[in-house]
Amino acid sequence: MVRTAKFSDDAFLTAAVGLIARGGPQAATIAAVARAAGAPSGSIYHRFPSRDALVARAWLTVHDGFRAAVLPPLRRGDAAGAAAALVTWAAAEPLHAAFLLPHEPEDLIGGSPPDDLRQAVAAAQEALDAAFLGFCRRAGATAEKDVAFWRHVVFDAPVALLRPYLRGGAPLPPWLPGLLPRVLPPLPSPLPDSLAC
Amino acid sequence: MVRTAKFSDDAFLTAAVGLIARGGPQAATIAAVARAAGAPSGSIYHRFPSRDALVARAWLTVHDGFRAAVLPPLRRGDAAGAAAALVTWAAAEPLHAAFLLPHEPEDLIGGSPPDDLRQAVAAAQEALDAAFLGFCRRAGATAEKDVAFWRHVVFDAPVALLRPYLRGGAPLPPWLPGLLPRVLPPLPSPLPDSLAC
DNA sequence: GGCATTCTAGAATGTGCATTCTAAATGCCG
DNA sequence: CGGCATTTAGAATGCACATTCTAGAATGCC
Repeated sequence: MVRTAKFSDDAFLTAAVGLIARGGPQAATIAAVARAAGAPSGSIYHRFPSRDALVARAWLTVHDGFRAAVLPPLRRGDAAGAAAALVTWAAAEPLHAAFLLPHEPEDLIGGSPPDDLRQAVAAAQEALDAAFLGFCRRAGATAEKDVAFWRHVVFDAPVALLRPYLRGGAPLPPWLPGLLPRVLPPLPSPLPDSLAC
Repeated sequence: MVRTAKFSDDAFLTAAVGLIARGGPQAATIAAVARAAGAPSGSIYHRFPSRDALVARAWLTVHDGFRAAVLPPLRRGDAAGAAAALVTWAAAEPLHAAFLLPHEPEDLIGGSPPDDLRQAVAAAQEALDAAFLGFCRRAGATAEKDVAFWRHVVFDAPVALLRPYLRGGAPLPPWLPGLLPRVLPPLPSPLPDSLAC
């Protein structure tokens, strides 16, 4: 190291997450990220090989936090707990939630991130999906239709509940977490511990 | 009229809907719409003043069909019926559903459609929202939280159920409509006819 | 202090796309 | 048949943005 960096990787990642949370994927232009971080646009390319790489790394960071919140209850076989954990995480990290939840990865990350990042994103998705499918298997849901039911309960219903309030990354209404149990269908009680993973 | 038109408005509107249904908002470039319709790109501008105007008119057309499906049960005070009608409409018109449901109008239509179209879009949204709020009032839901509950039941839960299958505009799995009652929370029975609108 | 290295700073380049422009073709009206 | 408004057809333009390039500045090591 010869010259100390004035801007950190994190400054750009945080700026990109905030811009996308507030303005959608196309709000994170290189110029906008640089402006938000107070840096010249060229500096970003000393840290990230491309815009796609920047956004992919931001996605990985945010998704890590999301997974850490949702995986434990899922592994315990507690679907309602996983749904609740998703909402709690979103309330605690509204910007992260507004970045991650309303967008498919392919809408955020363009066609050509570097191969290692593309694989890391796929691996992160598969890790979560594997845990979810493991839960389904232990819950006796094997038919496609039953897996779809649980996917809705654990992921899609909570995200749908949050969605109208995620735009802009504003704080969520305080009553929102309390609404989750009311919108979920009746569920069998959590699996016994013997089926935890 | 002196020369007969070889391409109709509808050809371009249909092409735009199909492209967005299959590839998202940014798939409907002027060149792509023209190619899909078999026309030169310039011809589009004899029909539509701008890309935003084209997409806005497509949105209005599709939204009309959507509203026609959902409004009657909503006016009858039948929330579960409205949710079911939404899913039935999506199954009957998968391309329209994949165009309309996963995207906010502002994600489809850029910043500057002509004023009349902007107002028409707002009016269409308000017509549906007014009917929905009327339903809420008659159902005794006045608190913001209660309105959010019904919005989830009528719109967000069905859309969330469809969402994973909408990408690409492929036909929906035949068992999907049957899953809707299983994912909705228990609801009070439909309002008596005396409260219909 | 001189120097290699890595950074900041922002201008230059190239690409993709919406929009506009020019030319040629078409078919109804008189 | 000939005039002409309207359309096809596609090339030219302009803009926004990702990426690259050039210049200069900072810092640790000798």
